[in-house]
Amino acid sequence: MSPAEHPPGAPDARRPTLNAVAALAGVGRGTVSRVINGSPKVSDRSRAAVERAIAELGYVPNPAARSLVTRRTDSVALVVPDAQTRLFSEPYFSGIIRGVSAGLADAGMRLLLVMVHDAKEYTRLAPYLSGQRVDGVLMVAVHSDDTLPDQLDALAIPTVLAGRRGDREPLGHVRADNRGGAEIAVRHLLAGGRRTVGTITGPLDMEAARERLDGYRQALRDAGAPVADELVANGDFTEEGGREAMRELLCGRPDLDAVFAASDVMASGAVLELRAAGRRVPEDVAVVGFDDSIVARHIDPPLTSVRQPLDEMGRTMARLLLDEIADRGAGRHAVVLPTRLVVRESS
Amino acid sequence: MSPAEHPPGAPDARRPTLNAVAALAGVGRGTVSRVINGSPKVSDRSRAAVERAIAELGYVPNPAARSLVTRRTDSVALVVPDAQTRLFSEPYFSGIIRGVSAGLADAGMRLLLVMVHDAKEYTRLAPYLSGQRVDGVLMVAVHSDDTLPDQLDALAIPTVLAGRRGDREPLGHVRADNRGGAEIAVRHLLAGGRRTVGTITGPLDMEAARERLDGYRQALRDAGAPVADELVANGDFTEEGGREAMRELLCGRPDLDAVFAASDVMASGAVLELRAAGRRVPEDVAVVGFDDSIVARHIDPPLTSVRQPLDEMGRTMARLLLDEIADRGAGRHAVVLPTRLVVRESS
DNA sequence: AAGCCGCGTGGGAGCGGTCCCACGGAGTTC
DNA sequence: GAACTCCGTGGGACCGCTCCCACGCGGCTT
Repeated sequence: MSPAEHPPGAPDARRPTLNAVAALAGVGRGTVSRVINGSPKVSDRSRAAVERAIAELGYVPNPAARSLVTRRTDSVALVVPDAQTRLFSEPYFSGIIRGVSAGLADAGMRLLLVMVHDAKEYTRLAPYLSGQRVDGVLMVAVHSDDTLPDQLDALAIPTVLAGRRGDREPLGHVRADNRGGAEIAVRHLLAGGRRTVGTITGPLDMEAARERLDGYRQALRDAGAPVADELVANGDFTEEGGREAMRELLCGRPDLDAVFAASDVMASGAVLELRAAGRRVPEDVAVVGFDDSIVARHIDPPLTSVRQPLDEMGRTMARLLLDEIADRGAGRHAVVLPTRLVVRESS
Repeated sequence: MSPAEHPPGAPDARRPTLNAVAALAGVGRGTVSRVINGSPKVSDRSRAAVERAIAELGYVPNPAARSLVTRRTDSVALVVPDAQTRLFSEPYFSGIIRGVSAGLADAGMRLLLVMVHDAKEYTRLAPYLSGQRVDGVLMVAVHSDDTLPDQLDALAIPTVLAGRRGDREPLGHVRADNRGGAEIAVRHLLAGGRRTVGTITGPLDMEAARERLDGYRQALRDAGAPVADELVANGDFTEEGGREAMRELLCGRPDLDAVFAASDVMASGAVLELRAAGRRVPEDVAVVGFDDSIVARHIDPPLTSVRQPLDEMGRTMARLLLDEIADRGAGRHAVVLPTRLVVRESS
């Protein structure tokens, strides 16, 4: 079929180029390029000839050659702090990644996974990402004092965050309605006849944790219930932190009959502590978590929890980023997606 | 400092090229290239001048330009079947990814995350990956009848698998000592005085599931215990599958006093079923799982489980792949890493 | 003194695309 | 029928690197 154009034993059969396609189709390189990029300025005849040649040769464009001239790489980086990699095993990450991946794939974009292993590496991340020449960056688990997003912004790299750093977040970001979710959770507890509802917060240097605390307070205020300081204990999103916070709450308010924890993992620690203290869940103390993570279904009793639309959050992040890449400024929106309460046996 | 080389309002400040570095350092392009790539054939004088120029300009090589000529992309793809994305939320994936990421980062390689959303997409994956021109591919959760690895191999794309498809796997792969892990688990149960040990298998079209079953049988044989058919029930790595398998076991052998489940998730289903049947864990029936996943710590009672060295598995996969990329054939090894039993309260 | 070696070096020739300019021919318009 | 469109087209000029060839030059031999 094909003449011996290269030595028989050539180890790496050279792949067909745009030039080869043009020659086979009997057109110029420009025309082939137009067909590939869906330009309308091509006659039906030429288009058909080119498409046939592409199919015959099994031609696939070389991304490197393309990006050399277009100055785009058609790829975006997802930055995952490794310290939080525990989170990686939470449905939170996997759900978001899934949505992101789907959203990017639809647009023909590639996803580069960048895990950051230590703090020193983190400080070099902006130049690194800039060197990789990704078209954009997605970040998760951003702390309030994190300046990496600003550095990226200064380098003119489109950036979208999962969650915001504060209430004046300049960058595009997507978050769940943490406040609303917390409100629903607490209202649910109150509606179940609970009178003394405590809360275990997340680390308050994360906006999501603050929002959940705000929602808790709001729900109590709406119900005309007092918001006592000793009903609030700080956790750090870990199980042990949840246990300690629960101990603190029980100590301050032995009359507690419900707890809203800002994460399932902390809720699970709280349940352990309650049991150790001889309280039954949910008879004596009702517990509600946040995230609807895998542990929620598996702990005893199964945990009522607030669920976030993770897949949609990921897709929305992808969309915002693509918008921002296409048109600087177009993706700088704050998107809030609704949460929903999944009621199980712990409340 | 620098003269106005481009219009003041230029939106996208052009980045310095190798040419600019050469000019500033007063050397030729070739010399700069040699310095960057660590060639020894450069005088100390030149090297110092080039390094100074690079630092001054903040030069970073353009990966696209480089890979256009080297025909390498310095990136590898990690293929994750989305159907298994549930697994993604297991420590299994996150642990492996973490190791892979660390191993690749050390070698300056990038990690492309490719999630496959449906079966149709899966059939197009080989050409897609070939089109992306990744230097290699890592695959997880490979079924025995999966031909994608062979397709990649035929396309001369270095490929390394997590787990093998059968006992004659031609490709490089890394796996935990599933058989040994299962043996330890069952021996542990027997050592605890259990007499009638059943097992809940994974889907037997996966080699890992078969190996764990083999280990179970081996341990029983070694102890001189009979390996009865009604002591083996098939699950599918899901919780519901675990429940059903447990039901089947209890029905066939009401005298059962221990179960080894080939995954924690199935074990958790088994525990639920046991409780529903009025059996206490571990008093009446001891349970051991596999994976030491996040649910193992959180179910009630906390689950004894077999742990795999995930981080090391990931790192080893990266290493094999890098070897294979550097030297075709050099990464086609079968690496088996040891497992270890984490004893908790369920046994 | 003439020849040879080998080291460090400069720079031409690509790699495989996109962009854009110029050009031929068919279809208007006056 | 000349002038003017407009549309599809071909191909030159890059994009920023690496590869490799050829060259100059100092130090050895003979």
